[in-house]
Amino acid sequence: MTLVDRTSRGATGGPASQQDMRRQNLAVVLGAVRAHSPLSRADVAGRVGLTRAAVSSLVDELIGRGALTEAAATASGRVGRPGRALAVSDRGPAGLGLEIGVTHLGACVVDLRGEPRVWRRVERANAGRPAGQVLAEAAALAAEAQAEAATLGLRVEGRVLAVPGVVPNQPGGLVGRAPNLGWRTVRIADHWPDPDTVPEPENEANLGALAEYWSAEQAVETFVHVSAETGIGAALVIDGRLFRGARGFAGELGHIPVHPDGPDCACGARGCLEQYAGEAAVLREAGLAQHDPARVGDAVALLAERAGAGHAPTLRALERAGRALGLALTSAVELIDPDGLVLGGAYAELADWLLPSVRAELAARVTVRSWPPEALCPSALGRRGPLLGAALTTVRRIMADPTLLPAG
Amino acid sequence: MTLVDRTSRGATGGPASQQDMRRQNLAVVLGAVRAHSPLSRADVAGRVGLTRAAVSSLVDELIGRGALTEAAATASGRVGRPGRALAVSDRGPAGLGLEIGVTHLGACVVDLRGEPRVWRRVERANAGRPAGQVLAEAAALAAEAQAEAATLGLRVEGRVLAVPGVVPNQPGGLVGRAPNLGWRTVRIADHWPDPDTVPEPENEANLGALAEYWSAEQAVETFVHVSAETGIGAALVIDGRLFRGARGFAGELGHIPVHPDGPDCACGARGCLEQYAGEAAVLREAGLAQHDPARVGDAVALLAERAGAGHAPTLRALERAGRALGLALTSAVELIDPDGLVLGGAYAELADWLLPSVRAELAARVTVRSWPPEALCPSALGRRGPLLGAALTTVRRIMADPTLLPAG
DNA sequence: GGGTATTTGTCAGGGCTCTCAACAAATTAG
DNA sequence: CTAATTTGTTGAGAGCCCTGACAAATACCC
Repeated sequence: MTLVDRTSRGATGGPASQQDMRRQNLAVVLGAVRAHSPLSRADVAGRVGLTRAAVSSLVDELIGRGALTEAAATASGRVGRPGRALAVSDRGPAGLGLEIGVTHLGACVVDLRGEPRVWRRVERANAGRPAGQVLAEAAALAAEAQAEAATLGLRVEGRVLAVPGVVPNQPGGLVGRAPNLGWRTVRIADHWPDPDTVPEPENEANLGALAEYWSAEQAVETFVHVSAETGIGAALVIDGRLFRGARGFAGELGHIPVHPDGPDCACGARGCLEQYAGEAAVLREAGLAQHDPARVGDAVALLAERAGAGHAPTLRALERAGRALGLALTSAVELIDPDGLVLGGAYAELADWLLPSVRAELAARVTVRSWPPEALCPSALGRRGPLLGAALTTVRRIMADPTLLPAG
Repeated sequence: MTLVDRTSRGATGGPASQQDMRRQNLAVVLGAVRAHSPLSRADVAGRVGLTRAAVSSLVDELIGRGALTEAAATASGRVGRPGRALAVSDRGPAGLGLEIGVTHLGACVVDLRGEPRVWRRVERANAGRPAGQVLAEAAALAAEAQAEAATLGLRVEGRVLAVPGVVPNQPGGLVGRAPNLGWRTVRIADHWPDPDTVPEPENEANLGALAEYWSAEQAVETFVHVSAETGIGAALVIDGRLFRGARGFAGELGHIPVHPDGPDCACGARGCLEQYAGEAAVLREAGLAQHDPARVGDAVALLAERAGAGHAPTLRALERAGRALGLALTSAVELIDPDGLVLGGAYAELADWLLPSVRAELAARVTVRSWPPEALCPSALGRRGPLLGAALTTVRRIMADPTLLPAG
């Protein structure tokens, strides 16, 4: 019940109040303007099915809260009094996103329209450093980003931190385990300099998937977003909401059995996807095994470089990984029947060499329904996804409940 | 947007009205009484967070619509005026369920409490018969059941028909394909004698899963319900709602690749689960291949009989099927992280021999999280699930929106 | 250029539904 | 039998949306 739709259960649970009604209608109006701006009050009314009077009241409130702005009158060319164009504000509430990666820190500020307005990224070797140090630097970067946003007229209304680790379902701002950073149950608030700006942590892969969903041209409501950072994980977006599973372990693609009698996996099972498409396995197969495990980003770049140069063992390794990935994704498609599959994280950068074999495997195995090859695509956002998703989380929340904003 | 929560999208779509608020609060009150009856108005108010005045008004309406009844005063023993006990009515609105199986027809009527009050099942060899004939007989059975329900004071408010076939996502009362019946795109309304009592078709496996969910003591909100009738299918219940997938093909467990290089499957792929745990495969492996494919029910009974008698090839075949099933379910658990796995349909009847190997496979392969063996269990309802689920669909709808009932 | 038609945004009145506060009814405790 | 307690109902009030009316602002037409 903390972040990104952990409030999904609410609907059937409690009673509805007039405030809930108002909240929803504010969100509906705001959403309509976001999706189809510029729109006049009358346009909104006609589109969402409220009266002009009601929309007027709702728009007034949204303007008061800084979510909407009134632009100049539009020269529509049509007969009748011209409507005053409404647009989602680009100068008021904003979301701050932070990211702690193995080799970098990131911060960004996104306005209510979803546009990134401030973007900072600094290289830092964070693996193994004390969490307090890393978080202090992240806080400094956050402060800089927020200050820069302020010069643009943006007011940060929420802060979310993308981390490459497990974030338990419970609230409390805990990061359970982040092996690549060497973290183990870190409570963000305990190390954050300013108690007023403590961000909420969230898993970076989940945020990457949500960013993809949130910034897509036409929203695909149900898709699987695969990313390989530490292990191989998949974020499941189902009907537009992140699905975490009953205990928060959904999307463990890496331990799907691909070849039941295959090599032993660290998890105790055999033939897991990770043994074929995990970073270590691909490096080994490509003959590049002796690699410093802390410098993850480099390994991917190295693979891409070798593959681009036509290095045969690397190409073979990636082709093999792609086939295994295709097998695991076949299971996902058969089970979930998603609208799309997105390759994110490291896979996005290796997509040129992975896609053919993944697609071939899917084409050969998914036969019950039609499975268009375009339904599998590399992430449009690439590495920027998690940070963008972190910032968009706040925006998304506000769009879903504009009363979170202080009344004007 | 027709049956069983095809209306899930609604929340974010349209604006909320006062009627929606009333609807939800009626549902909340009705749900509270259902879950904890007997409850007084004051109890309900305290439990759901509405005032006694509001609850009083809501209860009056629910009584007027026949959903609630007022029992005699309870001798509570506590000080103060005793509350009047409320209970979900057992004499008013009811749901009619129908089922067309390969070897039988079924009808039942369930009251608002969810209790089956009328239950009819007749043996009929339906495979290959004209759909019109079968549906005419089903209609007759439905009429009988409804008449019997009327003598109990029950008024049928909705009709749902469980069919062993594909039911497309669109409305219109179509059955796409039902191979075991030999049906191909049948429009129920075209063959139903009385246009006033045409039932809505729904896939029997989905209904079985919903019945399991709906009649469980403590509701498990996210689970996978496996059933093997024609092929091997899984119904996914996610956060209490049936998940159909983007195109309605979710849960195709039967074509998950279990052994990627295994035998060819009719679907065009290789090593699908169906080649190991499908009925035909198990019969073949058990040395019972020469079996009339139309008489499906008998095959399962035959297997159970042989296994019970200790027939070694049958036991081996079931053990092998269980291992393959465990492999496929490992993928499901890794991806979806459900709270439970339910073996329904034919698997429920063979659970004694399947469970050990399925559990062993899951225990060996699902290691990232804890996976309690009890989370895998045979269906509590067995063969009765689909019919019960068909009838409960109407009840469930009414519970979610009591204004569907005519006002008193 | 002026009148008319058309569309927009707002306002007042009314209905619905909840909350709050008060009260009669029904019971237990003493 | 009285006091205390709890229940269910009632009336006043607030919030929100809808209806209908109206001023404002534009295009069209003569």
